[in-house]
Amino acid sequence: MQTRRNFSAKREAIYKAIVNTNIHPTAEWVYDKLKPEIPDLSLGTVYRNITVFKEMGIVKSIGVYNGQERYDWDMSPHSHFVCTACFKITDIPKGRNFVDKSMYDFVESECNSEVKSHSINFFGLCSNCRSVSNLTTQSK
Amino acid sequence: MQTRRNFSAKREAIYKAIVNTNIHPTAEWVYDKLKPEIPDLSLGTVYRNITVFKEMGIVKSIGVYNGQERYDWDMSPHSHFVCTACFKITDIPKGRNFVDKSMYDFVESECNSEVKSHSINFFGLCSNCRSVSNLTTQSK
DNA sequence: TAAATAGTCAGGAATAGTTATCAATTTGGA
DNA sequence: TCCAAATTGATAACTATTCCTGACTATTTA
Repeated sequence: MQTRRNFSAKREAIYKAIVNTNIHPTAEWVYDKLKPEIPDLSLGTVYRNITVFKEMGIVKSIGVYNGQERYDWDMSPHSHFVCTACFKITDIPKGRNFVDKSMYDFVESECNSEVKSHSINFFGLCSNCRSVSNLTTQSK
Repeated sequence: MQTRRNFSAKREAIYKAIVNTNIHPTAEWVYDKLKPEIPDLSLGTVYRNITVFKEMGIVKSIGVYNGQERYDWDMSPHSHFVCTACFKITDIPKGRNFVDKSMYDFVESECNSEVKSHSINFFGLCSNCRSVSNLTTQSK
């Protein structure tokens, strides 16, 4: 009988660290977070396990920002807001369909392709960075 | 009198290489393309000049795919289709507004942020990679 | 014209994020 | 218990990008 393979303790910890945050972390953030409680954790293990999660379809990449890949445990379709100053990434509440099936059809026919997914990102300043830029009065 | 500063020969060549293609090239592609005609060109020069173009607002980054940043000379808002097999990037013809101002308002109020731009990407297999995957009959 | 100065440019070294290698250890099943 | 497969830490390797430093070019001054 095919038994479900359990996660190793470290794999479990890495997965939980990702699931228990909504900051869309980097691999390094996960490493830094777990290192105190798991002193013999190595950064390579974090990268290796994130790759495993992606292959399993329980974690996805939402892009590279500021040189580091960001991950998301929420596999349901939703959009993100990316702050271009501090690179904080915020989920945009669902309930608004920016893109529907007819747009997939449009892209498929225009590009003669097979569309499987899409992503929508909004860029700008988060509330925090906005007030900072107000303080400094720099019209960047 | 403030005269318009001309591009250096190399800067000019780099810019022309980007403008004269619609493949949304990487820095390395530009380097490989120009190297035969400009033997003493260095890859660092390509990166540096692309940064200049971005600051001037005549070239933009459209994201990092397969570990390499992709650039676009077309500054007008439009979406892209990205092949997840060969990473070919195709412009999606304009004339379809996926996102309008009301959506910016929605995101701004939901995230308490200041939205300045957005990007929409569609992912899937391009016509070429689609036929390849048909041949191998792999239901990957 | 020549010297002094300032600004621009480019090659190559250095850096940072990520991946690959490998020996050692752990795990799960028979 | 035994074995094969999976997992791991340490570290080297790799690759995209940035930084450093010297060379070059234009400008100013006399």
